[in-house]
Amino acid sequence: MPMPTDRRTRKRLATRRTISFAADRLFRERGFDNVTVDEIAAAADVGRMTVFNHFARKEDMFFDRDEEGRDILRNALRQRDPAVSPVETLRRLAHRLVAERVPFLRFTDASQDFIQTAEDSETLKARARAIRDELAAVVTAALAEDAGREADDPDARLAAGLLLATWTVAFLEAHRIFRQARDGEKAKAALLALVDKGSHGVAAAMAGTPYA
Amino acid sequence: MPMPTDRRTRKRLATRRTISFAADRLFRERGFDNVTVDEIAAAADVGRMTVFNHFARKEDMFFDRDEEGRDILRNALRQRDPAVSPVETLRRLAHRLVAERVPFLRFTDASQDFIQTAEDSETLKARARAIRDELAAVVTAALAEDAGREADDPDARLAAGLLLATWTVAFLEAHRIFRQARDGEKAKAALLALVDKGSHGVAAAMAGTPYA
DNA sequence: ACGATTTCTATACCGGGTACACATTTTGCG
DNA sequence: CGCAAAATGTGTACCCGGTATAGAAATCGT
Repeated sequence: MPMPTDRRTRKRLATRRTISFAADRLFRERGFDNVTVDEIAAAADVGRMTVFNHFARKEDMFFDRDEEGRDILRNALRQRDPAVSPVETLRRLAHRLVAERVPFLRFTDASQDFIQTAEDSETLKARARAIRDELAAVVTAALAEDAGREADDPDARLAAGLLLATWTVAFLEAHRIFRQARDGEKAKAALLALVDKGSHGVAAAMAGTPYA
Repeated sequence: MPMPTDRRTRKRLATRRTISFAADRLFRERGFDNVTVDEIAAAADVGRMTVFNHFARKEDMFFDRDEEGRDILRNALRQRDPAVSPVETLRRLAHRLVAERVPFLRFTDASQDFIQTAEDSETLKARARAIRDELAAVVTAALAEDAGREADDPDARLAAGLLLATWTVAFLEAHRIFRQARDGEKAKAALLALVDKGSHGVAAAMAGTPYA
């Protein structure tokens, strides 16, 4: 991430970070729904409109790096080994990401606090669902492109929907286990077991298509 | 649905219907997001607070009969033929519902207007996602109960998640086809083809569990 | 150094939703 | 019947997220 030479964008990024930090601190302290945008603005020492200038929705201050997920999935499919099917590529990606202890899959107390904060807010759960829908659209497009089919190919939609459902269930189950047992390895094992089960099912559903 | 003898509840249901009708008409005329609760109250000739007394959320005036879906799924699993697996039971349920031209699966211009209104509103799409989550929870619980496992059995969660994803993709794809081709039979065929594909995948994923 | 562009900010507003208080209606019961 | 209790309808006032707009201040290119 290169430091921009521009003073303007440098300052802009600075205030954005200030707002983001203030918001994160308040969210963790008191829960997402018990923090108002005015309080965040005050804590960051900026005007209320400045907050909305940087973040269209209040939830965007919480889910900040949601574009990374899109890029990871897209790139994994773009750069896949032609000998490995798309579904299998994504299954292996999940294993790799868990091994690399990527954010969200770290299973430490700190990262789980973050997830717990999200689970405790109806607003954030709604936003998480919307983000998953966007991810499904990305996967659909990437799969269709990979197979040289139309962007809205029904099979691609089904595969993407099944995969997202698998990852969601696996992720939440792993979180549940970690919260209860405080055992990161156990959580990861459960996550990967569910991903493998789901991937196997998706492959079966996609038999006869280019996606399996 | 027996007519309640109670005058109180009879009146209550009457005003509820009045509100619901007024809301539906306005939603169809101008789209969900272009109708305010005040306008609905005025159209139904009741106070604003009365509206919120009957419908906790504005979206609830649109998605009214969402409890029926829950009951249908629960009952289908409770009364299933022991010789037919849960997943196969639900696959056959889908076929039966389509054949019975149940609401939502009628594929007539009128019912598709309803769906289109929902598709055109970000608010309603969000609510639809939430309802699907609740349905997944119901299916999870019903599957687990059927198998005599704990209510939060991870396999049941995965099966429910995969099934809901399948139905959602199939439903939306059928809607898309109907909107484009105005051919109800073609839409139904596409829906059932995707349900069959998805169900086959779920069965594969659930191999070795009581759900397949 | 100056005009154009961008960022920040205040003010005013909209709309969904809640809290609360109060009137009215209905019901159950002595 | 008559009356207390419970439930329903409704007005008022408020909170909060989000938008529109217009102006002030900082930054940039030349």
